[in-house]
Amino acid sequence: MSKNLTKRSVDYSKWYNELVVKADLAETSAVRGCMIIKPYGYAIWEKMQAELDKMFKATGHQNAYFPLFVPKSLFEAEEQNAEGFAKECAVVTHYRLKNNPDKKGELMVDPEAKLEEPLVVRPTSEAIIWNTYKNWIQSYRDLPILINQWANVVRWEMRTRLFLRTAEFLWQEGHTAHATEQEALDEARQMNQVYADFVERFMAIPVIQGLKSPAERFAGAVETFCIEALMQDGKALQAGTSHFLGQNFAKAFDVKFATQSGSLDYVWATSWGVSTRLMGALIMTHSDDNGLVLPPQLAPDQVVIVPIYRSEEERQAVADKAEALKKQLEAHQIRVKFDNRDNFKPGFKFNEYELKGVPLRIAIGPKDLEKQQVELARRDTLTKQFVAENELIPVVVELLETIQEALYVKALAFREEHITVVDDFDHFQEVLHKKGGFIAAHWDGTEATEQAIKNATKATIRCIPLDAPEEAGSCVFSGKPSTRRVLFAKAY
RNA sequence: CGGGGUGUAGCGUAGCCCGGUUAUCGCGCCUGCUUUGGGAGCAGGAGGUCGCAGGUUCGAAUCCUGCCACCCCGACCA
Repeated sequence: MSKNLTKRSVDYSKWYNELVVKADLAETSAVRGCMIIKPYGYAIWEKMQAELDKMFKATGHQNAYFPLFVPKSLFEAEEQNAEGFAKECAVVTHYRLKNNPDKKGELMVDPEAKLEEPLVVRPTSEAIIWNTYKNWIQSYRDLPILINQWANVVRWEMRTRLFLRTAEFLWQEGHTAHATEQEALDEARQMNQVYADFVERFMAIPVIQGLKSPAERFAGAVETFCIEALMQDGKALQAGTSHFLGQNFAKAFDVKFATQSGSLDYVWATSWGVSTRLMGALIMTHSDDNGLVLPPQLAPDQVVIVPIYRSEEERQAVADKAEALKKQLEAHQIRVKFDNRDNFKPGFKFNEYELKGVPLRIAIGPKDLEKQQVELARRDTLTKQFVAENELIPVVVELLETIQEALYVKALAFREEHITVVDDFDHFQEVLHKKGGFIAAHWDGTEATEQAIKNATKATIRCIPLDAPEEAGSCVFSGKPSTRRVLFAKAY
């Protein structure tokens, strides 16, 4: 187990290999930059999906599914967007293999089977979805269209990082069409708020909502809202984005509608997404040297019961008690696992569930049966207490809530400690180098300055916080006037 | 694509510089007994194209050449 989890400059690939693979979360596959998500890890993703999906439905959205392949010509329609992704697209050019006549047992791409038009494996679905919306939208009565898709996308990055930037990843992408600019803007803001709520409440990760600078904005967007989180090593992670696309895509794909007053107008659009990158955020925010720490809301098993026994009679007696407690807990909608495997010792199991991040562990042995109690251990604090059987249910219910809250409070405290107000560039570099985290500094609003700071320090503008107060100042780099502070950080 | 590094059993590794018995050790796996309140102990056992191809040599994991894969740093990146 890596002992450097909470230090800065962590070698995360090692962390993942140690922690994630052993924790059964994921494994790198032979396919370049892709990952296998093992059952335990996928169960977490499913919890995330389920909660997000509820929130999408509650805000009036529906799910649909669009094709994986995007004809190159469609992809080209929105120039800025196409250019933004062109460098990282996987492209299908053939549709058949055949036996290699020169090498027995080997297959080759059949040169006869070349596609008329190459197919781009979607790096995102704006192109194919807007080409579809064109046929669905004629009148203001057809609006709004509020659709979400759960899918995989492929981005052939030069360099990948497990969870944070894999070549193929799972995500959801919402694509909406509206009759008015205001409605689309409201939608983009609303979904960014939904993301912030989900990440803070369920994942216990505090985020800062903000706007991206033009340089960091989504290709083809008019405005990009985002939620930014801070990892334990002081680097920032973009946890989700919501884009106000203006009429750019409608114009590119020629999506017009008849307005109520009878004129013809282009529709207003948004798109928004979060991905399996959030699982990386989860790990990098809460984990410690003993392994994962899962917030109770997302933990596939919230409570694990480990039996302790010597003889067969003891095993049976402990198992009966464990099963009974499991039923009682489950009656209160608590997810419980009773680990009755006979081929592992209790000590082994204790360590295993700490590695997996199960929030609460109950140990029951002969001594506990006698005293009508159980031993209850918290994953986040690694503390233990004895609890009388008849008080167990309320204690567990309360503790799960306490842990959820405690994780958030701890992460929030860490982040607040790592937002540093800076007014000159020497200090900027010093803070970045020695402390990390976010730097709140004035910026003159130009791309040239942002680029110059990036070149000098590797730090980028993570966001312009939505709640940033108006404050007269001068740019930390150029000295030119500025009206508010923005957040800089090194980012993943 | 540039710089650096690594490929030896399921995993992690020693050996390589300086060629020479049957390729080292740990974890894991199998069998048996004893164990079980924080990663069990003992005994026995199975498991190897030393990344691939070629070369040098009486002899190559070790030296040389080429290739491949992976990792790290950079460029790149919603």
